[in-house]
Formats: sequence, C-alpha cells, structure tokens
Amino acid sequence: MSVVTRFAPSPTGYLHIGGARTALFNWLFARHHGGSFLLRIEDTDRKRSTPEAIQAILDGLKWLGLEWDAPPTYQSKRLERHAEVAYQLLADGNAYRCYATQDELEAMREQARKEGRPIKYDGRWRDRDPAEAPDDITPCIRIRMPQDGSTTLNDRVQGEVTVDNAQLDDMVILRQDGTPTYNLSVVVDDYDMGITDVIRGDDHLTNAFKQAKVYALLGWQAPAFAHIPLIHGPDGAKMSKRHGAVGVETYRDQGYLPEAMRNYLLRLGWGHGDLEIVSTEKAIELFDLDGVGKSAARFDFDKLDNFNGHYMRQADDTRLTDLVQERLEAELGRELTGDDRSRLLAGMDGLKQRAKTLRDLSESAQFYVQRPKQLTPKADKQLSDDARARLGKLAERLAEVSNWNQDLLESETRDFAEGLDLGLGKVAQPLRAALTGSTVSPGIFEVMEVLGRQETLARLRAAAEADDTGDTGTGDAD
RNA sequence: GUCCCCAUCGUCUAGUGGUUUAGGACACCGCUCUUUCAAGGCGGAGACCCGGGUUCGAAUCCCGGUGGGGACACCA
Repeated sequence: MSVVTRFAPSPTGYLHIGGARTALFNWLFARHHGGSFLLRIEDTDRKRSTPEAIQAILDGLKWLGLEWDAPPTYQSKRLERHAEVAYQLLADGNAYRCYATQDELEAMREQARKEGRPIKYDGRWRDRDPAEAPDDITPCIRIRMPQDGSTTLNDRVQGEVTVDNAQLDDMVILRQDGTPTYNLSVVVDDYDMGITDVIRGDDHLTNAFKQAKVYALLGWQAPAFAHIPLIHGPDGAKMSKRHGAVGVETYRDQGYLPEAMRNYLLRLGWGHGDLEIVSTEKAIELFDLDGVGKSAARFDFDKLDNFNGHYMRQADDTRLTDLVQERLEAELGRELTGDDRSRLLAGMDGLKQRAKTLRDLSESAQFYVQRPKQLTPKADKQLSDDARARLGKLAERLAEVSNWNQDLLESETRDFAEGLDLGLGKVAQPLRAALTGSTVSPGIFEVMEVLGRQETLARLRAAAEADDTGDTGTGDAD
C-alpha cells in the first residue's frame, strides 16, 4: 500500500515552528516512500478559526517548499459525514446519549480532583435506561469505551506505550448541537482520506489511544502512529503560538532562507550519524522514523544562523539580489535603479560570504546603492586628517589607472602605501571607511571595482575634502 | 491530583554491552590565513542526572529516585 501522510493544523493562529517541523517530517516521509502528502484544515472550531490563519498556514507551507499533493480538505465541510458515523456508532450500541448538564460535569470533575481519581466522565448515562431521559435536555452522544484491561500502542517513535483503559474517557463524539468533536473527526477524516501514517506532535499521544478505540469500534484499520517530540522554547516549555507568536513568516522576515530552515528543522529531532548539512534531496533519500529521537529539543538561533549562512553562501547571486532588492527598496523607500541593481549583483558574491541572514546581507549591501549617510564610530576613527589627506592623494593616483579592475587597483594601492612606508592596512582601512562608511566590508578592491571609477573617486574626494569633525564628508555629491 | 513520555558537552546530536582516552555540529577560547569582517584550516575547554542491581564488562539492559515535558473539555 502506498504511503499517505497528512498535516492537519487547526487555523487558530499562524504556522508555528513545531507545526512546520511536523509538516516537514510528514512531507519527507511521504516523499521518501514515494507516497503522497495531504493537507487538512481542522477548522471545526468556528469561533477560533480564521481565514487569515488559514492563509498564513498555506503561505508558510509554500514558503517552506512543502507542496501538498491534493487540494486541502476542510474539516468543516465534512460535518455531516462525521455525524453519520456518530449515529452509526449509536445504532451499533457503541455510543449512547448523555443528558448530563454542564454543572453536573463540572461537579464531577471537581469531585474526582478532590478524591485523587482520574478526571473523567463517570459514565452515569452509559447504562441508564433511555426511558429515564429528561425531555427538557438535548443530549450529546458519548462513545462507549472499554473499562477494563489496557491498550498498547506500537508507536513508531515512542515504541510500545500502554495505558489502562480505566484512564480512557467516554468522550463526547457529537455535541448537543449535533457537531462532531475532534477525536471523532480525526478518525473519520484520516480513514476517508486513506491516511496510512499519522505523524504528529507528542502532545497527541494520549489522543492516539482514544482514536485507536474509535477505529476498533468502527471496525476500521487504524493507521500507524508516530508521535514526534515537541520543540521547546528557550524556557524549556512547549513552543506554541501561545508562547510568543513565532510564525514561520517571522523567520522569513528575519531573513532566513527556506532551505536553511528545512535543514535546521530536520536536524532538530532527527539525526543520521554525523550529518549536519543535508540537502532536501538527500533528506528525502535518508529520512526515516528510526532517526527521530524521543526527547524534546530546544530551538537554537545560533545554529539556525550558521545553517543560514551556509545556504546563503551557496545561493545563486541573482536570487539573493532579488531578495535584497526587495528589502532595500522597502528600507530606502525608493526603487532601485538599474545601476544599483547591477552593482548589487556584481558585489553579491563578496557580500554573501559575510552574512548570516538576508537582513545582514541587505544591511551590508546598502553602501552599494547609496553613499553612507553616517560613519560607524570605528570608521570615523580611521578617517583622521592625515588619513583623509592620504586618500586625496590616492584618489589622484587612481584616477590615472588605465583599467579599473581590482587587480590593478590593488597593485596601485600597494605601491602607494609602500611609497609612504606604510602597511597596506594603514591605507586600506581608511579607504574602506570612506567608501563604505564602515570598517567591515568585502575586499576593498572588489568594492572599488564594483563601485566603479567615478563613484569611487567621488567618495574618496569627498572624504579628502571633509575634515575630522565628524562630518561624514560623503554627503550627497550629486 | 491521575496517567503517559523523556534524560549524553551550554545547545542539537552520534553511540543500541566490550572497537570509547564517549565522536560530530553550533556557540565559546587560542593560533593560522589576511587590507577589515566573515568563511576556511589547526588546536583547546566542555557531557553519559543520581542510587541500586544484572553482567567478566554498562552511556548502552532492569528497578527506584530526582529533574523536565506532555495529556486529562460538548478546543483542536
């Protein structure tokens, strides 16, 4: 039988990092086995589900590159089928009507808590004669769970897990208003969708026992379960939308590449020997549930940064230029010119070697599209009066260069420094400060070449003419 | 409160009874390369939660403790 997995988020918030990883694992598992990966939106909680959240989840998955293989199933459109199954259970005697009121239920729970018993429905309508039913109360339907013995689940990640059936609740499957509840809907939908492998967060492990019973009562074959450990936040607690609203789009905005995110998420909870950098193709080839660990992992931005840096260095310059252009235009509040863009593209290779995120990248790229408005304190220090004077002389000399390329510029500059009996650094750093406004940049001769003869000389002359009073000397020259 | 799960460097992990002076990655600290910063190279510091067993031998198996996490709705 061909593998079918699904990702089934409830659209009550954005796609958070744990959900993203669950989706990734399901996707990888399906791809690895040549099966399909489906999406189901669990939007039956009408009060909390929003169209914005649905869109955010779809966008998040698309951004991550996790394409689903069929149009999404919307659970809210399947209510009738769920009810039908509930009535079937009722007809078969595997469910019953319950007339308990909310107040009664609350008192029941309170009592159980006090007596140290498991908090669950006490089954007061389980075997009661329907003739006793009060006619002023609309009943809900509860499933008849086994009371004795125990249930063992063979989870593909957690291994054998056993729970006493006494812990299992005669849960509501159809509410008073006739709508189904989660544990019924999931079973019916997974079954109807032909799901073979349910891979989801650890927090659903106890639900799996209830669901296993629903399958059994229905006489349906249950899928294989795999409950993966949750991702914890820095505080060590479950990372969820409630703990700080970290939707994947936030990571995108912070400048992470989807492939880096995928790789990082993969390594969070899954290992394969000493492998760290795993391309998506390789991940599809290698991924299996055996490699998934059993303990929760904490999210670590440093490592994500490291992966992101790796994938940025690897990334195509044109793609990065597109991404950076978008950001720069937003920051600068203007469209980039053709010249701006070709400088960015020409300088991208040098730039991307040094950045960890797209945010860093566009920040460090700024000087290619506009003269530095302000010097960093360290850069300002480089531009002493002496240094400025030297830059003026250097500018005169470079103006004579026959061919404006970095090799020639370098040898000219080295010559120049030697002539003054100075180390190259003594000239290069002020040069960097004047050209980029910073003490950190790609190789300075590369910068000169990308900037071009005219712009380089203009910036140098501006620096030479300014004094050491903190004036940037690089204001709008033209 | 009841039930379930987990436990190797700060973090992510490798390790499935001896091949281990416990390996790798990130972060950290040196050195190196060097026009700056990264990247790279080399080196360093850094962990098997505790206590009992089982065994000739335990990070690996068992039990207990401790710590952490999760689940206990007419939410999903």
